[in-house]
Amino acid sequence: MSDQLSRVFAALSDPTRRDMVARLTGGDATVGELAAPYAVSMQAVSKHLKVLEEAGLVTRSRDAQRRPVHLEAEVFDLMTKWIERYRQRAEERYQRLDAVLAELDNDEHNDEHKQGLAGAPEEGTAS
Amino acid sequence: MSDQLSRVFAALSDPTRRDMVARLTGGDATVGELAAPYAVSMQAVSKHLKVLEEAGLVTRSRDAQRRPVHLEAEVFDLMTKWIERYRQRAEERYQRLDAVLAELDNDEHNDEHKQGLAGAPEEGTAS
DNA sequence: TCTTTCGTCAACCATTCGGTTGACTACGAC
DNA sequence: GTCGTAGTCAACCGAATGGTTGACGAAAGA
Repeated sequence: MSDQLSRVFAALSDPTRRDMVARLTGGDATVGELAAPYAVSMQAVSKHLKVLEEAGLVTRSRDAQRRPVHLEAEVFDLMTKWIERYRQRAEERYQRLDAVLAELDNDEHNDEHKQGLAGAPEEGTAS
Repeated sequence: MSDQLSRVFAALSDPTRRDMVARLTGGDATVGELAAPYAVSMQAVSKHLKVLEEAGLVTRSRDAQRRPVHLEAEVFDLMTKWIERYRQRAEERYQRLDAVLAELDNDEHNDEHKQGLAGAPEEGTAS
């Protein structure tokens, strides 16, 4: 798994964890409160929380024997940035399609329409 | 895994697959072209593509014995919507924090500061 | 002190995942 | 027809995942 972006995506690939995150946008909650709606043991919920925590999506403090869970919304930015970067590129290319087609028409004598490995991929690896 | 949102997140939780998506923003590519930069077999790449395809992130056509891979950027919107929905809620709550604190001060006689199950979670389940 | 509540840790289990190798199909070229 | 190229399918393997149960720790209340 290694990098944070992978961990964040993986964490949100589980519906239960997504639901927890959703509910945490309404305010901090204890493990018991979070576990209540689901038909699974508290241990399972505890594991889910560990996954969310390791992805940096939540933090946990201490209140007597309670462990309140707090959502760290900033991590969303990591995903949003990644998504936006590549969506933009895809859309740009899509909008340039007519231009490309025209160019391809011109270049018909020159037969290398190489399109395969295009831009620099650059996996962000989080700054 | 079941729902599409889960499949999309899961698909992007792998660095290799994210890199493929990134490269596909530069234009369609064949399996061989996609496989080239990685130190894994073409079969492995084929599997990755199946995951991306089942998530709706790519589609594949037929060109003789070649199977060009095409990025479907619209699926990004699914994620973006989910993320934005809950980020907004989280930020709203954060900005309302002072108001909440004030209200909490007023409500001190009334001792139900219930915060646990707050808003309606509503797992989108893709329309 | 004893008990209850809230939560974690550890061990186990079935399933999924990312990778491999080997066999196979589909098409173009010779 | 035969060969080479592009790709998939199937079986297998080790590691990770999501769940369970059971035991334990830490703090509040009796």
